Amino acid sequence: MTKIQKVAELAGVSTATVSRALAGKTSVSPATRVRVEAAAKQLGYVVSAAASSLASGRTRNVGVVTPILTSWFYTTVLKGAQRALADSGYDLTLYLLDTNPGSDLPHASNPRRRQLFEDFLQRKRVDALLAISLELEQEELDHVRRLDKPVVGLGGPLPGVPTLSVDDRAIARLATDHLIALGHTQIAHIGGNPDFELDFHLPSNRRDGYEDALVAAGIPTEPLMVRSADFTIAGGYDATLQLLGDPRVHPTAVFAASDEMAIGAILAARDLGKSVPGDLSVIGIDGHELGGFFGLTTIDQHPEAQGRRAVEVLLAEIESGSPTPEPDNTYLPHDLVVRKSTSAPAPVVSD
Amino acid sequence: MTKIQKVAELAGVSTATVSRALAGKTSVSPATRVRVEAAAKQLGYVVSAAASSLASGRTRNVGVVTPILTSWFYTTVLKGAQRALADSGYDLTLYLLDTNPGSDLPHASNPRRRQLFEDFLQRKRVDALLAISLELEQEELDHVRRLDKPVVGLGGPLPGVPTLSVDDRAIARLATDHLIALGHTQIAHIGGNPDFELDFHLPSNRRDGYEDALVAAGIPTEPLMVRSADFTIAGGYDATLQLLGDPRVHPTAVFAASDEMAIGAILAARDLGKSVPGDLSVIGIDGHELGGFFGLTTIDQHPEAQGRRAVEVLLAEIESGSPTPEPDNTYLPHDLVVRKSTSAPAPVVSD
DNA sequence: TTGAGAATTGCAATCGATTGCGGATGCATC
DNA sequence: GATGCATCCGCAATCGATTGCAATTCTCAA
Repeated sequence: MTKIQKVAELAGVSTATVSRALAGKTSVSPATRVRVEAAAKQLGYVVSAAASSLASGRTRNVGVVTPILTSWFYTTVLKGAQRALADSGYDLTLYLLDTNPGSDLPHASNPRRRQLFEDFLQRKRVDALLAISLELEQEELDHVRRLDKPVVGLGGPLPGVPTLSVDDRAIARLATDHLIALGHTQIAHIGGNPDFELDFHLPSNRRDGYEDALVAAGIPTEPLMVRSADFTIAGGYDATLQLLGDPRVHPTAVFAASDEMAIGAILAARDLGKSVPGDLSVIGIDGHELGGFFGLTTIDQHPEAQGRRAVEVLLAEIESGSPTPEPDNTYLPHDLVVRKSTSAPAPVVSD
Repeated sequence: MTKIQKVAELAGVSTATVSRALAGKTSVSPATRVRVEAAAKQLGYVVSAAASSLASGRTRNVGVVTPILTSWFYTTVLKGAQRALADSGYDLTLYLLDTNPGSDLPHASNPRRRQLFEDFLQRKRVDALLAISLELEQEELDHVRRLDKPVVGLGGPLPGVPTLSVDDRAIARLATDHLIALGHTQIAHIGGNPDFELDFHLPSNRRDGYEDALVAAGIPTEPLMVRSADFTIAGGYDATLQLLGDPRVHPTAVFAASDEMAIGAILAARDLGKSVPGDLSVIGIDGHELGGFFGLTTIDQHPEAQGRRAVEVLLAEIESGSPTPEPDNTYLPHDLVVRKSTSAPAPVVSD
C-alpha cells in the first residue's frame, strides 16, 4: 500500500506537508498543494484511518445507536444520517440496542447493552454518538459521558445530552384538533403501552396531547377510547378490532400514534365492513412512505431530515470542539398532511 | 484515558504481556492472565482501536454495503449481520449504495459509489466486506479486489467473490409448483422489471423458475400474465390491478417475487371485491414479518439467518487468513410456509 | 538594500498498541 | 548437578499518520 512517505517523495516535500495539503489546511502554498494532490492521485494514495486516528485523535466515524431496525421510521432516520455522514466523509458505525420490552431486568444486566457501553464505545472508535429514541440508565449515561465526545439524542429524553425531537405533545394535539375540527367528538387513541415507556417517552406525550385537545374542546375523555399497541401494523389492527368491537364506545375517528398503527386501523375497519373515512376517520403520525398508498392523513415528522439534522449538529460540534452548542432540546418541524382517511363524521342516525 | 502502560504497571508486567493476556493468546501463564485482567478491569481499560489497528493491521470492523435500507428484507439481513458481528466483538460500518434505478449512467459516474470504492473502502477501516444484493462494475470490482480483504456477496452474483444466496430459481419453481399442485393453471407472476436487473439478478432467476414450473406441468406461458413491479407493496398493488383488470387474462393465482408485492396483491384483490384465496391465490417470497398478519403463504428465505451466516463466513475467513474457503456460491435454505392466501381455485363456471 | 512580519515547510516527537526475537525461568531426565 | 526443552515474559522496533515548534523563504514597506 502506498503510504504518505511515497507521496512526499514523489511531490518532493516532507510528509508533514503532504498531510497538511491533503487535510485541506491553510499554510500550504497553492502550488505545493496542487503538486501533492497530483502525486497522491497518481499513486492512488488514501490515508490509513488507523494511523490518522492514532495521531490526530479523530476517527471520522460516528456511532449510531438504535433500538429497532425493522421499522420504517428508524431505518429512514438511519438513512438520513448515513447520507449526511457520507457527504461529509464520515463513516457510520451501527449499534443495535435490543430493549427486550416487557423484561423487568435493568438494562445493566443486558449483556448486549453492557458490551456496547463498556466495551465498544470505549474503544475510541467514534468521534460522536447519535442515540435514536434511547433512554439510558444512570450507569449507561455515565459511560456515555465518560466518552467526552459529542452526543446527540434524537427523540428520546436524555438528561444532560442535547436532544432533537419533534414536539410530540403538540403533534398529537394537532392531529386530534384536526379530527375535532372535522366535527368528531368520539375520538379514540391508539398509542404505546406502559412497557414501551421504558425506552420511548413519546407514548405518554402523545397521549397527553390527545387529551389536551379533547379538554380544550370540552370533550370528555373516556379510558375505553384509549388502547395500547406496539406501533406495528399488526398491533394497530388488533387494537382497532378491540376498539370497534367494544359495545360501550362508538368512535367515529381514531388517532394512532404511528402511521403503521394507523394503517393497521384502516385494515381493521375494512375487515369489519366499515368504510374509511365514511364510518371511521383515521389519522397517524410519521409520514410513512405507504401513507400515500393508503390515502392516510398523517403528520409528517420528516424522519430522514431528522437523521440528517442530527448529524449536522453532531458534526458542527466535532468541528468546533465546543461542548454543547445546542440548547437542551430543539424541536423539529412537522407537517399535517391531509389525505383521504379523514373526513367529517357521518351524521348521527337517531332511532 | 487509561492506556496499556498503566495496566502493565499495576499488574507488574510489561505492556507486551498485557497485550497478549488481553488478546487471549497462549504463552501467558494463567496466574499472570488473571492479574492482568484484574488490573485492566480495575482501571476500566479498553484498548484503543486506532492503536491496535495500526499495530496489528486488524480493525475488528466489517463493512456492510446495502443498496436499500427501507425494505424489510434488507434491514432484517442487516440486523442478523450486526448481531452476529457484535457477538464476536466486531463493529459494523454501514454503507448505503444508491443505485438510482432507471438511470443509464454507469455507476462509475455516481459520485456516491466512487466515493465508497475509491475512498472509504481504501482507508483500511474494515477487515472484511459484506455486499448485499450488489452488482458491481468491473472497475468497482477491481477496487474491491485491491483491498485484499475477505469479501462475501449476499444474494447478488459477484464474479470472483464467494457468494451466499438462496436458489431463486428453485424457490420460484417451488412456489409455482405449490399453486399448480393446488390445481391452478392460470398463474400470473409479478416480478422485477428490467431496470432492476442492473443490480439484482434475482428477478430473472425467479421468472425462470416460474416458467420452469409451468413448462414442466405442460401449462403454456402467457406474457400478459407476467407483470413487473418494484418489490414494494404499492408496486405489487398496482401490478395486480393491471393484471386483474386486463380482460385478456384470467389468473386464479399470483406468484409474487417478494412478500411485499404479494401483500400489495392481496390488498388489490380485496379492493376489486375479489376474495383471497377464494377468487385469487397469492404466494410470495421472503418470510416477511407481516406474513402471518396477512395470512400470506410464502417461501421463507430466513433473511436474518442469511445476515448471520454471511458474517460467520467472513469471520472465519478473517480468523484463518485463508483466501477463499467457500466455493463460488453456497445455497442457503428456504422453507415453504403455507398459510391462508392459497387454496384450490374455484371451480370453473361454464356458461 | 534591508528588516519586519507573514507565509511555508521540515524535523522529530508522538499517538498507543502489537509482535518477532531472544533471554530467563521451570521442570524433567539422565 | 548438568543438560534439554518448554513455557513465559520483556525489549524495542514498528505500524503510518499528525502537529508543535523552529527554520526557512517570501513579501513589501521603508
